Amino acid sequence: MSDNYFSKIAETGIRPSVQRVAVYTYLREHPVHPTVDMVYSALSPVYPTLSRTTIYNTLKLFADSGLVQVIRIEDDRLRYDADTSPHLHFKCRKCGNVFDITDEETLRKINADCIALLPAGFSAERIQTNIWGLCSTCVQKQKSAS
Amino acid sequence: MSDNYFSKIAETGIRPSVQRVAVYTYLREHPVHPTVDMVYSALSPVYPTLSRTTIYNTLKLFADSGLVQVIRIEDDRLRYDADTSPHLHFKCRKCGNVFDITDEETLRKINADCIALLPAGFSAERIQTNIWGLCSTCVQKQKSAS
DNA sequence: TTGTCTGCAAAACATTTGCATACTG
DNA sequence: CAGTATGCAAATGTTTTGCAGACAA
Repeated sequence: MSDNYFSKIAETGIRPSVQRVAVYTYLREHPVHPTVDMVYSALSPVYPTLSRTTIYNTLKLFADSGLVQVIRIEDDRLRYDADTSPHLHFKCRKCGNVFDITDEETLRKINADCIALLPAGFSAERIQTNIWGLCSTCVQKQKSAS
Repeated sequence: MSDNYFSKIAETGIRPSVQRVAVYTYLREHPVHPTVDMVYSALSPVYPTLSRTTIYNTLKLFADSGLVQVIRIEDDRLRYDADTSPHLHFKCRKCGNVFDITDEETLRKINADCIALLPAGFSAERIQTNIWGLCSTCVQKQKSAS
């Protein structure tokens, strides 16, 4: 498993150091779209010398190489996602969780529809859709409270 | 014109102070999706006592009331848009400009398609699509350079 | 006059940078 | 050995907060 990640990093042309494999593995195995700090808090006990700077360096490197995507769904910090297939994100304003909304076929079509709206000559490289609202659990809670 | 904005703010239940009208007017008349600092730099010469804090307060107030929308298209700062009709944003990675992509009918449909993908019980309140790439001008420049 | 709004100064964070040390091929 | 990666400490830049004075109903 981890070996897979090692190869995946190497294939991207990035030297798969212990730290980098650890970060990528964490992202893969905890698809909660973590922030830098969440990654650091999780890995720090396992790799006591690990520094936040390395997490920043690593995630930026991964993002620039297209290995992970940066999710801009918060007002004050970035989140990261190792799943780069077409999917959109939903953030519940009550519990704060970020959910993946996946339906690859439909989303490919939606993305194509969006890109079709661009003026002539524009070239799209990346597209991201975010939805904010209440998740079903929080909708339930709100109902039973009132 | 400015009077319109005064009423528009008042209708939202917000007291239309001089500063607030100035900020809203600026957003309306300069649809470049400015950052806090851009608004401050533009208005500061006209209202010498104006402070950044007030711009922050005002834009947050407006955003919470739905009078403006927050655009999360940069990595390190927020942008604001007084146009709340369905439209998406395109950021050119070379010149840095943010363009509006508008086609209200199509976009209403696209948004509906996205929301249809949400799991049962989820309730959507806000949706935002961003595209990154190169604008036609920068594509041209790149071509003629090579 | 009473509550709200403004704006200064300081604080709080997230992120970046400089640089010395530690790896790794 | 040479070049790259790591991580500490300090800097940067955006946004928030505390608070006192100004303003408006």
